[in-house]
Amino acid sequence: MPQLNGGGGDDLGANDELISFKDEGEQEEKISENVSAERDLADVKSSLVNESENNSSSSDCEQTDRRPQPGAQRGSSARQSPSFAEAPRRQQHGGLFKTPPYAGYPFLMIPDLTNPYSPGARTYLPMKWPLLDISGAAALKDSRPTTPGHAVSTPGSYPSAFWVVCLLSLSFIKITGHRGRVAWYCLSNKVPVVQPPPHMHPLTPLITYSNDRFSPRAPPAHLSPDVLDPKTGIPRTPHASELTPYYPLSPGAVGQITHPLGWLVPQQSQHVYSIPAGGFRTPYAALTVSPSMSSLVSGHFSPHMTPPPALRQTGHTHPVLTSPSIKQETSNNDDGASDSAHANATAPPKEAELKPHIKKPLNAFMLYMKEMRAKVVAECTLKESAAINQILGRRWHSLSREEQAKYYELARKERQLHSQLYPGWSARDNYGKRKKRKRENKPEFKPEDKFSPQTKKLCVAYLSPAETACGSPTSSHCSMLDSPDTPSVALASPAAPAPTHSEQAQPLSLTTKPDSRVQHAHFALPTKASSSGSSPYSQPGCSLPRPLPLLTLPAGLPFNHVAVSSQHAVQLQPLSLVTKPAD
DNA sequence: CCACCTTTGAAGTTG
DNA sequence: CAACTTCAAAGGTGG
Repeated sequence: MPQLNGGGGDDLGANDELISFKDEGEQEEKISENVSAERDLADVKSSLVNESENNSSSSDCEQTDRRPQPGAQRGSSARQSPSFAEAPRRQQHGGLFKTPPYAGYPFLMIPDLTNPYSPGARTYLPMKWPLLDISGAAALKDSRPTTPGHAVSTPGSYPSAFWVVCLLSLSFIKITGHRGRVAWYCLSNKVPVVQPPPHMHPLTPLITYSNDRFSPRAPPAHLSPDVLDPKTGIPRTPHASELTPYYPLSPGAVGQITHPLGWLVPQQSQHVYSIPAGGFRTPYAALTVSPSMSSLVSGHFSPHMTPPPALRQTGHTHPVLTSPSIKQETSNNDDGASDSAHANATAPPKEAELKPHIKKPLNAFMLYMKEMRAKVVAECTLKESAAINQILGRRWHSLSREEQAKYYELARKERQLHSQLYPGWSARDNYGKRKKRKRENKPEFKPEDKFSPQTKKLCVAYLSPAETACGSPTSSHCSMLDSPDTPSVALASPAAPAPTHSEQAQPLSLTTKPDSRVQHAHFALPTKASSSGSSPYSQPGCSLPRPLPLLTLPAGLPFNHVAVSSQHAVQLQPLSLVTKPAD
């Protein structure tokens, strides 16, 4: 499998892929992000205050103009200063860390101290993510030793409250999962670390299942005492080669699908899919499960749940699809916890069964929001989601390409999984479920009104010196360029007033938010055909003067599947798209 | 109680 | 095929 740094195969990040159990990176990041958040907050507040009455003077352009200089991390940190987006990287470099080959699924490698054949600590313990271990979660939630039911305290058994405690002090939570898969959650940067085996099924990173997840069973082999480090007592995680090539997709192991983004989910998001049973709630975001997929787990605890009609009809035999834990959102159970408390809602369950509400898979930005919302909220007193979302939107644009790519990839996987889980589902099914009254007071501004309220969000100030120096507006704020899956979406986004071609041809320097999409249009020139809607990482635009990590990203993808390969292939020719003249 | 707000992206619908 | 619409999350706000 292609690897970024010639690591290749199991040699995942073999260079310096050690965990740095330190927080300095976090602190840096935190500081910078605090600054960023404060600035964002100030901007938003100011914006909110002024927006209604002053469309132009206090626009974000002005605001962003205020922040260019040193403190202008927000828009430009990813390129300009290592503070914001680079912080994690620096954190990693700060010690034993290494930038994961693929940011979305960073590899966390820790030296296998127990391996007698790797005295030089060049053998590393692969960790996987996202994997949830209920017991581990429970241990986090309640580290009291033994709750009858889970084997937290059972020696050599799953979890290891001990581990959790120990690792918590190291800013990492180890969550031991089924069959010894271990998930690490970094409390510092909230970046889960994962290392799927190179031969992993495309979906396996998203999947961890087992019917016996909670059943007291023999501990995973790697957690057996015999794999404990005799010196440290640290359970040794087997090398990738020791791990099951694929997650237990065997017929007998049909089980849960752990959401790939469980780590992204803030604690407060205990949605329909929240994991109901056995104290799966935990104060740690890493242990919560994204709504869209956590139901897969929750369903596990909801015996009454039945696979969606689509699944029942199609009779898929794929373990994922036959998983008993299928998300079953019902119209009457739409926003509540899926646990028993809401099980007996007032609405007739019959209807609910007939019309399960399957939510749309989250897109990249939604995933990002879920991850970052809590952070932003914590960093500021602002509670209003609208304002928070504005901040998040800006941050999203300020993300580096890699960062965004991470979310795009996660979103892609989520969609993929979603489509497999609900083959017959269509976004159309959800149309009308929300009686969203159409906005009537739609701002009537003309397309040429470049500084209308709607177009003021992003502007030149977002072009950091570094960006401008690039000579190409391919900077981070043209996030849609990074939309690997659907570059064309850039032209079809709701908030984007249909850009005219003339607009696209215009200089991009002063693009505002909707115009930023124009930028995409201009540079990416994405066409449905060229993007084919399924060419992740096609990187249509952005002929980056600076290194384009994303170009090599797929190579770093720990997933060895055709899709990725094809993506890679597509992605390797972004320039063709760029140079393609607009029709 | 529930739509609105606000964000981006994906997917659907419309012309 | 372009343009437009809807929905996904979130939670305070206001009708």
